[in-house]
Amino acid sequence: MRTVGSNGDATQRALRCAAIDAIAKNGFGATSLRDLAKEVGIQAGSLYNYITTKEDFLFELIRGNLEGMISEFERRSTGLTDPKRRLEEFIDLHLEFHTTSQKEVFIGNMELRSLTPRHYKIITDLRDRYSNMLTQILKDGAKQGVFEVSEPRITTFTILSMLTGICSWYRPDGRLSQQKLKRLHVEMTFRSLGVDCHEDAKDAKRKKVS
Amino acid sequence: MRTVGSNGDATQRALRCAAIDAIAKNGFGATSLRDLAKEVGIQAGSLYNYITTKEDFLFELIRGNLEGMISEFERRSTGLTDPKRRLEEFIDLHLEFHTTSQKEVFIGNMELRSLTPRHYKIITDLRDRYSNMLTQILKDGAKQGVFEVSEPRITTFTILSMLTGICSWYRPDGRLSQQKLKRLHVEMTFRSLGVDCHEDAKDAKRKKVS
Amino acid sequence: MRTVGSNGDATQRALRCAAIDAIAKNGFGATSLRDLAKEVGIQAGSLYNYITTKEDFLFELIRGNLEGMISEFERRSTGLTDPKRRLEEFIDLHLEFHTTSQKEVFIGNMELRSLTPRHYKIITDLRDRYSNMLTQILKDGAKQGVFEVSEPRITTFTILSMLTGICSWYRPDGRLSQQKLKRLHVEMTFRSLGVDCHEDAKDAKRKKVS
Amino acid sequence: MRTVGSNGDATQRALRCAAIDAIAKNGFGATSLRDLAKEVGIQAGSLYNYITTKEDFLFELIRGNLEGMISEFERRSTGLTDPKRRLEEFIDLHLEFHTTSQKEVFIGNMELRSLTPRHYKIITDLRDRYSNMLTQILKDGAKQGVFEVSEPRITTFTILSMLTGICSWYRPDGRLSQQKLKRLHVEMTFRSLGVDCHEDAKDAKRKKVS
DNA sequence: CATGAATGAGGCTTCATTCAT
DNA sequence: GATGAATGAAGCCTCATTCAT
Repeated sequence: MRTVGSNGDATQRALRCAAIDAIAKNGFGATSLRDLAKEVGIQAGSLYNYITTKEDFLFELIRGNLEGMISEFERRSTGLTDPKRRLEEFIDLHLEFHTTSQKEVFIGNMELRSLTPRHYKIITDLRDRYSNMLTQILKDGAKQGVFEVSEPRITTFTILSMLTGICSWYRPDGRLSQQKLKRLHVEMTFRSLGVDCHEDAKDAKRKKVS
Repeated sequence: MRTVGSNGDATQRALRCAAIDAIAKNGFGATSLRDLAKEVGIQAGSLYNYITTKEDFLFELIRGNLEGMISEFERRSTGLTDPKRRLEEFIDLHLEFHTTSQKEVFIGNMELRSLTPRHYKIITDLRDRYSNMLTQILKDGAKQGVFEVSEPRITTFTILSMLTGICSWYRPDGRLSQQKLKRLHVEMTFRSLGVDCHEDAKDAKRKKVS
Repeated sequence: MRTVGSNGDATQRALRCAAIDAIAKNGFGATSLRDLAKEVGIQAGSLYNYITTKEDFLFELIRGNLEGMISEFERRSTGLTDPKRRLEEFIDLHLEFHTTSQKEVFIGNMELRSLTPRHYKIITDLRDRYSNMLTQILKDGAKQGVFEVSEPRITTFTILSMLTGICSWYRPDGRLSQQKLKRLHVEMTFRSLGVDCHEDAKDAKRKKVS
Repeated sequence: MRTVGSNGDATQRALRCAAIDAIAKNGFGATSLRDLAKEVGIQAGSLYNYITTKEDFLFELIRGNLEGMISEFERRSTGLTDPKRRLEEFIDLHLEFHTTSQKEVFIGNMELRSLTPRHYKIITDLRDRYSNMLTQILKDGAKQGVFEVSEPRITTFTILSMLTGICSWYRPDGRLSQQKLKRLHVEMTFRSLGVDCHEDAKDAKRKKVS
């Protein structure tokens, strides 16, 4: 008994979904290709029409997400020079990814250890690139006297941690809207940098409108 | 044939260390009992004189740490009523554990999924107890008007995320002292709650002295 | 999407070449149809337009070569009655095949075990037919007193081994010409049968000329 | 149901025998560890109490045999200076191994391609060492005028091929004794080098007696 | 306490082959 | 003739765990 016809694309998508769900839930190591295959409805060996290696599959998953975050921020922040506006955009984007691509992001945070050394290097380089975008914002803001930051790199880590936690508990059907959650995170982040939030919020809105 | 005179306790301790190192580095799933045994200098089968199960070993490790954090905070915060003082104590303790017992804490954050459902429940209950201690502080502070917190549970998660990230990058031989790192974290946390830090810091010191 | 105009015959030939190269280099078992397909530039499934079975492909390869050797010797030795002349012709032909069709011959020696029992039988029968041609020469020579052979079958194996080794190390661009190599092998073979080579060589030349 | 008790050594030996038989019969690639395990009476995974890797197992098998041949010849030929005597000893030993350790030798000739590049290098180096022992004998004999050898390396290959073929067809219960077979091979080899065998045989015997 | 031999389950991966399109 | 998706079997190997000694 064999499923006939070219299910290629459908299988591909189903596989990706199944993998993301399973890995986010049970971890990469605890997710077996056999289980994924069963979920998708094909034999385990047939997975190799879609992946080259289990580890490589994970790598591409994580890389795609990270590159998406980086390029999207570059796109959105083009032309923005005000550190506060840039920071707000960064937070916006970060939360968007961490709620919309919640599982992918979660995997990207948890499963780096499952990567080949070579792949691990590539991913951590990308992560560095990403975090350095935030660091640059902080440094710019500090130079302009709008952020109180004595240790930009440490503060980068601290803020990223704060903004990333959401992917561990966010539920799309939760009590608070994404909008509300964003506002809370923006508020805390800005305050933690010594920025008067109420004024800042007004500023931001004014600029968005204009 | 093995080292004469080596007794059980030493092996026990060596095992614990080896396990923590290996699990923190490679993950629980990727850490094999055989590797641990080799590290400790015994055969794999002999491990079962020290553990009942691989999973149970992990469970005890995580539980011990969590209970330590909880009871230690209870001990230290006994008698403290001022929310700001309690929060500072909480941050102090949290960072202490996250730098001193860095690997254990890291494992406790990463490997919950490797636990039996029953064990998982116990651990998450403890984690809730721990996080609720912070939530209570925030609520008290909000009621007293010293913290700006509209969503205490969300803020709890956010702050915990911020304070926890350190266990991912802290190096005992790093540039910044634990003391300095604590100060940075306290500062950001208090600011994020709308507390003027400079005043607060003076307050805290005054109270500690008195 | 593939090269337009590439017709079946070209693919067929390319496949044969690729297979011979790969099997000679890595062995039949270690040569996958996928690899061959890639080498030829088609999909694995498309190979079945050219072969019926991997094993059958090997069988035909080996059989074709063996039958070629047998029929060619029958052709060349027709009319030759002198055992020494026949033996020289046999050696000539054997070496020609073992240098010119080096890989095919090598495969034929190494991969018999990969054949189906039925095919194995057919091939070993052909091999017996081939080796018996040599045995007959030896027996004739012994009866006529020109070869010293007490155990014709054993001697057959011994000589065949000696003459066959060349396909394991021969390089077309080696220091010694095929001509020179042939002479060396003829010399050793004849000597090993107790024939004075120098006289024999002269004999042979004389007869060739006439 | 589990076989209890320390069967270690017995299992080890049984494994080696089973492996040699199976590999010699079906080839290394076609011999599965599962089959070997079944033959030995344990689970496939338990084989790894005795081997580190399937390929490594093959490597050690081949290496052991080759090193045995080399060291044994060095032992036996110590003190022998006469090329003819040395050659006779070489042939003796070679045939002894090729009949007594017939399957191991056969494997060593057939399965080099199944080795890791690293292991392959080690083995071919050993094989070179072995063949060079013969080459040296031939060169010495040529210098002393007792062997007619114009191309010592080629002649080495030719003779080795001739002497090695026996492992493909020898049967311990065959019509001819090992003694008789040795005599035939010695005779052919010597003759092929232009040595009058009858005299030589006498020589050899005389020297053995003395 | 420790060993060493074993289990049994399961993991990733490869492969020859088939077949609808 | 070719593709691409699929099968199903099998292969090597690892691992937590057990238990007689």
